[in-house]
Amino acid sequence: MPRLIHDPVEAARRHWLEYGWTDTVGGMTVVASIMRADQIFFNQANALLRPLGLTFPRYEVLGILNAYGSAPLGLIAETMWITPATVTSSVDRLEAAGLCRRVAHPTDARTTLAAITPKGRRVFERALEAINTEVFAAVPLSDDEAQQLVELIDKIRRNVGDVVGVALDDQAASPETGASRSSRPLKRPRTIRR
Amino acid sequence: MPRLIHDPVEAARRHWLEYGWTDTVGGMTVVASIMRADQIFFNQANALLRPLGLTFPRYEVLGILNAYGSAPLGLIAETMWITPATVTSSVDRLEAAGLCRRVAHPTDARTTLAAITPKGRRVFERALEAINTEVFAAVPLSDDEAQQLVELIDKIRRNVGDVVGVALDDQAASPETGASRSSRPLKRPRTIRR
DNA sequence: CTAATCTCAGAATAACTGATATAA
DNA sequence: CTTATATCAGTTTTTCTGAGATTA
Repeated sequence: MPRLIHDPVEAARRHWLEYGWTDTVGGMTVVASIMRADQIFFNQANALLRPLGLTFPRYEVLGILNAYGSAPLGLIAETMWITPATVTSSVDRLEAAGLCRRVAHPTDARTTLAAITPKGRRVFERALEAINTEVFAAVPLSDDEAQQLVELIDKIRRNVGDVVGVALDDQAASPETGASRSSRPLKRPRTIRR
Repeated sequence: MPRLIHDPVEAARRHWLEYGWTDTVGGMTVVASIMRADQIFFNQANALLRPLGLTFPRYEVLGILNAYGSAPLGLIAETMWITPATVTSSVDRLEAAGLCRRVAHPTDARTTLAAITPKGRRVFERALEAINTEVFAAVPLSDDEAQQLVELIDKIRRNVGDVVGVALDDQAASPETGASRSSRPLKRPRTIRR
């Protein structure tokens, strides 16, 4: 009676070795592991967010607004690698929930800013508190291990042109004045995401 | 004029340190990095899959069927951490595309097996070939680095009860006879996924 | 005039919940 | 009778494409 290996990553690794694909077994296990871990964290976060009326994508948008006070919709799209239309929709929902509002850009009438509301800050802080203690603090890695992992993933991110550790003007972004688009956009929204 | 740090992970890390959340900065950067990497791989894979008429979730199901020949729908749900209803829908689509078909379980009339078709194998092989060369082989890590990364993520997976490196009876699963449900299921489908 | 920015309409997906039929 | 399995109906959600409208 055959018994299934109840670990998709390990099962795949054996499969790869069985077929002699030694040149891609490293990459395959990396991708499979990362996707599995993503699923873990995504589910953990969503479970905490649900009672607050948030989903993870909405939490991400709110996080950007919380950090910068306000931001052009297009910038949110670039940062999150999603299309402008998707951001329009996310901001619609946040606005309907009273967590942000649209305000005019001071100098560019084409641009709309999403600005976080006091209620948005309160909700985000509760969300952050939950995720901080239940997800981030629960990652079972030492500081050294966490740093190793982040550095390894940095190689992956750099490899596709994702910006890691950019040098900034010493002037850091001033949170309350709102984020503006830098000269070098992150990356264009591309392809599908579910 | 404020300039946005165009790296969400690095921006968040500075934010955390600024607020003195040194106890969660490691976990936060780990989670953010993993999610970013997931997005990279997911998008790369989907772009390759699209011309073949597949999406990544469908590719995953097909991969299970390719490995085991056939599998009970419930097992697919457990393996992928999704609900049975979602698998029903995925298998519907694969079946409509002629990539798998439903067959009766030999001994348990409650159970339905999804079995890969010859066309399913051909399509999967093309998909795998593309992903192998364009995604897995392109992961810019040495074998050692890949192993380090996988081991770090294993700690995360073990921590939530995901099964890693289970010891098996020496009898490996025999692919063509179909996968059967082992005594210890992986993990129940939980919460939301996008 | 062209390029940039956002919104809208329309569509595909994947995922969930809860109820139901069937069989072990 | 209870449990397990799959399906169905209905909903939510995110995301995309491509087509405007408006302004720089």
